[in-house]
Amino acid sequence: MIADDLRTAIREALRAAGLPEPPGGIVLDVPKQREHGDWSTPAALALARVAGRPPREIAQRLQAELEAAGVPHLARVEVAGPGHLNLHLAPSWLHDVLRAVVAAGERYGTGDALAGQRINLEFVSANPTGPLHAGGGRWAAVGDAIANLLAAQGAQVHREYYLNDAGAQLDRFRDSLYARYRGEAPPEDGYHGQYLVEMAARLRAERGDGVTPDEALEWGYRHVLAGLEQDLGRIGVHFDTWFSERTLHERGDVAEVLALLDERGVTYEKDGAKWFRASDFGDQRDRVLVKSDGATTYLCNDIAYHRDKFARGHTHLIDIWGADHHGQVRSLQAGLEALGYPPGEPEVVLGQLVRLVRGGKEVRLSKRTGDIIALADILDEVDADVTRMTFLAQGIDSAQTIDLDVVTEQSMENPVYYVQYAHARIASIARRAQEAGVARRPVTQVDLGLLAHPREEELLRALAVYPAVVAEAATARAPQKVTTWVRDFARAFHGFYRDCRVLTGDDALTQARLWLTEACRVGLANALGILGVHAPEEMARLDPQDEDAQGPAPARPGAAGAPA
RNA sequence: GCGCCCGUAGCUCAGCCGGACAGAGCGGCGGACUUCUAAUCCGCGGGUCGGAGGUUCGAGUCCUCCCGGGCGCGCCA
Repeated sequence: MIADDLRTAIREALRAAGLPEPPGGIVLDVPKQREHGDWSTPAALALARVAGRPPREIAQRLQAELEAAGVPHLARVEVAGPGHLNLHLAPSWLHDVLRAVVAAGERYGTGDALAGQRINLEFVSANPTGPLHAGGGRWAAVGDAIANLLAAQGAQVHREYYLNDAGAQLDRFRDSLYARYRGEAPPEDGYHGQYLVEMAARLRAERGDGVTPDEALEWGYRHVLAGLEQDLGRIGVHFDTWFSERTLHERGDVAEVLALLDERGVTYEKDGAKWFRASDFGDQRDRVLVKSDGATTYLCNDIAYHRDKFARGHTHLIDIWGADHHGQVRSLQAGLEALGYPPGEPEVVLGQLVRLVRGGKEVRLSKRTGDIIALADILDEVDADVTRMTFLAQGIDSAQTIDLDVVTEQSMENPVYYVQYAHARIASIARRAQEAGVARRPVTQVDLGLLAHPREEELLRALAVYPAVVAEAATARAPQKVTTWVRDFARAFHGFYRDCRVLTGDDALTQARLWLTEACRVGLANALGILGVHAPEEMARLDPQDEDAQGPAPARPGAAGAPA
């Protein structure tokens, strides 16, 4: 990649000038303003302190070295402002970008930074006591996209869903379902949601009378599980493993972990319970592993669970949790460290919660109290791509507010269509070319120098940066960086489409632009692939009538003054 | 009280490891379809980057404090 070549060139220029590398390494930026060159480095500014010389003087030394070095594509180096080194490249570098994109195809934007790693990524893991609620969709979309990002960096990624199917909550679920089955109200601390009424009715319809509480539980649990899998499948999320907590108990994993911790001398008895010296491992205080009633705690089971993930051969564990669980991170990490695993495992990605608003008021969600907005409810009204893109448009460090009225009623305005339309336009051009009998000649026989329009350069610049965007997004566990890129790229493409006709009477220009659009297709499709959003070949024409219906009312008999 | 996260344009949000005049979408105003799908494009207007200090040649980005908001601080899961 050109950035690597330039970095190398700068490194050599530094050596030739007898200067050390800047403390933070050699930074290469794409300047916000075109006049500041194709690439820019603040290396001289960073070096001023250590070298004890004015930044501009250092910049001038580097400028001279770079100009003398004959770096490919490098046309001009200028020293600007306080000591920025601006690199102006010949247009030929963009042609290399195009060739690199089409040569790599589906692999364009991938890297090998995580090659050899086997990463276990656990996400969603909502309790199997009811349908997945709308907020859970955020973790599904984010987790799946992060999995795609890690895979794009060469990791072998295992998607996992943890089913808490062994604790007291399943008892409550059983009792609640059974109560509904008998036409009674659920227990005070049970699940009061309407969905259990419906589930109970179905249970009765399928099994009739005489179902025992435990039979109701098994039936209901399987029913819920199938629902979860189906809902997640609707937004394109599939798990490699649905891990049952029951396994840990049945197999004796939990007992084994307790024995191991005892062996390491990090447990003690107090008040009839068994405690873990978590505070010795950075936790705020010690934690209970076995309650005085003999049952193990959630933490204890979770330590056993994560130990199993390592036992299955994963080299790194990542959990995506809602921010309401952030208090448990240290305890779990302490437990694994006590067992001898590296500090910081599992890595926990905390996501802030989703707020749902309808009719201008916040909708509180709880399976226990009953008011649920299920992911499925949203998917019944909104395209799965819109749903995913909505969840992936924002960083997970901030709480997301989703206005159900906006999402469901104005989905046409969602940016996902803007992006998909760009892809459809590319596909449409390809179809038109085929109809006209125009085929792309080998790229080596095409004069890419004809791609000199600012719009064309803008597209190639965006494509050039794409691999770095993916790498950053993977490192930061931040899929919204890809969303941002894809929107910017779509904007650039729409501008190009408007200003530069691809299929023209000029054969050489047509060839060059066909290759450019092919490169755009590759970049767009790859980015959408990471987001898990479809890249359609065509999009239905919007009916102008529908458009009007959304806007100011057209003249209609009797419509004047009528309430909306 | 302690911990984590957030506070950027009227609204919803981008802004990497600090770099050169702060961005997008929506909304507002005004333009562009005999041309590869106008779910598009172009232009205009709109910001004390919550506040105060500090570090730095340089801070929306780092540090401290304050204000405002969200979420946690169980022998619950």
